[in-house]
Amino acid sequence: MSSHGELLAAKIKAALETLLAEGEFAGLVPENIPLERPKNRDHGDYASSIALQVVKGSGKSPREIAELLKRELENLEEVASVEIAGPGFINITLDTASAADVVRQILEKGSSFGKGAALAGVSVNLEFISANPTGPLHLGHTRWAAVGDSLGRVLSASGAKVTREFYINDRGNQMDLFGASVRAAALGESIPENGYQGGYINDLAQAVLREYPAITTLPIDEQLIEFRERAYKAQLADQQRVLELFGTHFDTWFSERSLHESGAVEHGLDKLRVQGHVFEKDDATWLRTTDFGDDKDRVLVKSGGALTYFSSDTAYYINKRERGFDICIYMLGADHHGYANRLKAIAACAGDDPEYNIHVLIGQLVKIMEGGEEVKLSKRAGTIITLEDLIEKVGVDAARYALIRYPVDTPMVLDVDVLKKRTNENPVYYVQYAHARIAGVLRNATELKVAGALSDFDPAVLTHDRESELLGTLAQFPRVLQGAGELREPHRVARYLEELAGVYHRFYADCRVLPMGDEAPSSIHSARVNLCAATRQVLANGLQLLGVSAPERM
RNA sequence: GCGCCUGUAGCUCAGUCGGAUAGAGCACCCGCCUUCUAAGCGGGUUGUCGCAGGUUCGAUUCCUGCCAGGCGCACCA
Repeated sequence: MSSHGELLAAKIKAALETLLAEGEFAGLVPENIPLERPKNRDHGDYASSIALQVVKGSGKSPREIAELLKRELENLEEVASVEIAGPGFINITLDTASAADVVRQILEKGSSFGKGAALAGVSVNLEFISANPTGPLHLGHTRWAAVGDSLGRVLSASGAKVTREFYINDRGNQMDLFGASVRAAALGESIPENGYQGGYINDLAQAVLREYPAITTLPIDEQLIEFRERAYKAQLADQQRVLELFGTHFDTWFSERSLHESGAVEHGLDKLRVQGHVFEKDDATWLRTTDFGDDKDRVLVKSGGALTYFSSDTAYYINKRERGFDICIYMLGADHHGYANRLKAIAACAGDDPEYNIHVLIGQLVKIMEGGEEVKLSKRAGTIITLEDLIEKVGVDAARYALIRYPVDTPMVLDVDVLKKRTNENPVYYVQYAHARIAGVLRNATELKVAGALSDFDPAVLTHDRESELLGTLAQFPRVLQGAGELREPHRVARYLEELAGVYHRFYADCRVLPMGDEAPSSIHSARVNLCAATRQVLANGLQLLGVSAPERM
């Protein structure tokens, strides 16, 4: 919450305690004082419904209590006026100069304005995408590529130490099938049953042949291994290349194989045994996840002695915790939502708090429209849309922004035709345009020699309705950012930026920033230039959190 | 059958801690560029917030049931 909000909430709380002590009324003071930025400008800069809440058993009416609080609040230097409305809402209007102080704060803090410390000292492991290295990243991965990256930025801005991690599923039958498919393509043989196909398999096959022409002379089992390993390496490198192109950087690429090779799986099993949730049945080894809300127990070691994929999951979680992560965030697609409970159960079985140490986000699926109809994805028919295709079609900024601006539990439709448009239908441009527009004004201000230094800033002259609206919106940024971090919802940042851009555009339409003609620059011009600079800074800070560029010109 | 998600304007969707007249874009109509970027701004029209109960001074928001749609319920990876 902004500093004014904190100040007012604290003041109300103190006033209530005083009134209670003086016996003005009976009751309890709530821990959190409700304080909101009213939607309606007539309701002031801040509004509180506190009087309606403490009224029960107090022996007074809400309006009477509001009246008592009003007297206290009016004494504050930062407060211009206090009105009581309706059943007992307290509407507070800030003093102009005080409201404009946010401009000074923004310009002094610069790119760090908005950041908080709610997660200071907390180490977070953010795992997302985690695709098989058996093909290009496709539409199903794009949502997390954007949202996961942005969430990482948002959590960092709340003070957390964030590690973005990509779990490479490089072990198991699928890898062998992948290798065999590439080999078959290289030799012109038919693809094995349920194997991988598509142009990229042929490309990989040709690449392997170029790299190692003698591969076909090896014994067949060695060939299969060589094809698998070389194709794996090439495909992984391709995923990494595309993600960097998309602006999504991972700190750790964690191989499932390495988990087995390092003995982490055995170690994980030992740890779970110690915790007492492992049992043997039907010649297999199980984890009793039903102790913690899963709908059935899960097999760790199959009756033949082979390890299940689930055993990797458990070992991986334990490994993460032993690497020092306090919170492990998993971002899964809706088609894997059944995993949420068992992942939480893993944490509980390992002796952790599933409400704190592990957090599973479920993202609903993304559909894509082009030419007015849904593009049906089918690997068999070869109509897979890759992340790279999407970037080529609409660009990184439009793609990232569109993917981030919706909450992940909403199924979303990406309309390629809309994302190519440069209109309000495509909000990324609306926000970026506001930034570019301000950048232009600031360039002109320098040319016209308008005093734009903070020392020339007189906050008291910003009295226009559009100005106070803009000031109020700017002041909300830290709170929005905090909420986005707490709720793991980066879309809130995008929605806020749209609102801020709208407020700025309206300000711009109504308030002339620079001197006209041969008019001499005055304090109002300086104040507005500073207001513009502050707005530009907040737009830039927000766009940075989304991984979207903030252009100087458009 | 069980579980998760969704249901808000004609369309696509916002709406954390319950608040005062439920918002935005698109679509439709009408205005605004001889001075700071019109990728913009203003005005007009649009709602049983899926349905029914409950809690509350107050419910789109919380609880229960129902209806509709999406997705899952492996000793697969």
